[in-house]
Amino acid sequence: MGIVERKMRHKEEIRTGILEAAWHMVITDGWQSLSIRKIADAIEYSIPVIYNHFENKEAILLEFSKEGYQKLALTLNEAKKTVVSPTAQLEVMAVAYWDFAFENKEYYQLMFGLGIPACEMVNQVAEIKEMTSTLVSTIQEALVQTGNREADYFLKYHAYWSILHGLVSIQMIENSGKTDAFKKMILKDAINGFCKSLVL
Amino acid sequence: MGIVERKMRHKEEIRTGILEAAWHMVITDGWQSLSIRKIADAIEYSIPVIYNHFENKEAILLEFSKEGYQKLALTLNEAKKTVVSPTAQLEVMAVAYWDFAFENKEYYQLMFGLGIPACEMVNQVAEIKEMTSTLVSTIQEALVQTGNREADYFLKYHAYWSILHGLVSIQMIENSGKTDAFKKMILKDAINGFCKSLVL
DNA sequence: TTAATAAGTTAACACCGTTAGCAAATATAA
DNA sequence: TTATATTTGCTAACGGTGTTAACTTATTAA
Repeated sequence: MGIVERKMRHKEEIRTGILEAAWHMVITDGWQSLSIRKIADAIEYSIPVIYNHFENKEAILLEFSKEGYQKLALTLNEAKKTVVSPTAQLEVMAVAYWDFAFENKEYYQLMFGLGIPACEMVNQVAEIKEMTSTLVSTIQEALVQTGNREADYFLKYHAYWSILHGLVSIQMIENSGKTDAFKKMILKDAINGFCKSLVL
Repeated sequence: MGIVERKMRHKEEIRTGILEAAWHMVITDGWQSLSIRKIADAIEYSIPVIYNHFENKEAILLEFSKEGYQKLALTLNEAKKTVVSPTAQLEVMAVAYWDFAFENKEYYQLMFGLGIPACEMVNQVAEIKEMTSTLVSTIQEALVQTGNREADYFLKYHAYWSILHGLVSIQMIENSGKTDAFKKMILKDAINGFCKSLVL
């Protein structure tokens, strides 16, 4: 007599119902507008029912974040399989990573906290140009000095800034037990590699 | 008779009062907990007064974001002055950028939308390790293949991931008019440079 | 002194996450 | 089968949030 099974199945149905409703809201209106109340409305249950399945709103978001990391891991593994040489693997994995991010913006933004209001109006902020112009000019000077007239300065500027921002934000969210000195070694090494890529 | 001047001064006082109160709240409790009501309470004016100076809450955050970019621009410019060689400048600017980010976490998080709840619990997410292990192993294989036993794989893995994440997030928030093909060229070029740095 | 303008207030609207307390349906034990 | 216990779900509230309409009180100009 699968009574207990039926109950568990029912409970699971509600759980997936919550996640499906939540996800639908996330992809239509962005995860900023996700609300417990609207989920309750969508699944046609009262609000406290949701708290029987998830401790709080954050737990629901974390669920999607985990899903995102799993999907990304899968994507990277599949990309890796397509070639044998490790450096070639690093290349196809990079493209796969990139494609994943833009084909699953909602996941990626959730995983790394992008897509915040203050972050969306970055385009209209003139103050950014003041900063980037310093970067651009230095890159240009470096290219001139190293005699590399082949390289696209705009391309290199983006790479430079991205390396910096990437290192900082990964380090900020990761909070690993590494020392500051070690963290800075990562930075120095990466910049060193970048500067070498300017020379050729 | 500087009556109009006095009034303007008074108005300006309120405006800076709002910003000071807001900033105090940001650095003490994080910018997530910034609230119009609490600002009003702090400056001892009623709530609608704030809306005479800022269109909405977002506008206040944007103000700080702008400030952050200005401060960063200043920091980078000053760092640049300390050395003459462009590549050396790129190095000191990188360190300056890094230091700015960690000495002004509130600014940096505001500027790039980090510090979100879902992003803070990244450490406790086992699913991340599943992904990073793929990256780590490939890096290790690449180092073995290129015969580079000097390089620290952990260091290189961080650099690799950071380049990817940095490129993606800068691209996501920047939303420049560049074509997808051009954006991907930036990616390819950066990864190429990284792979070269593995060889030596 | 009176009319017009500016400054600042109260009070509400429409949301939000979260939880205490209660009712009804179900399952277990006598 | 009846009585007790437990799960399940509900209503209603608490304490927040951003934002705005409507009103009152100063201040200025005529």
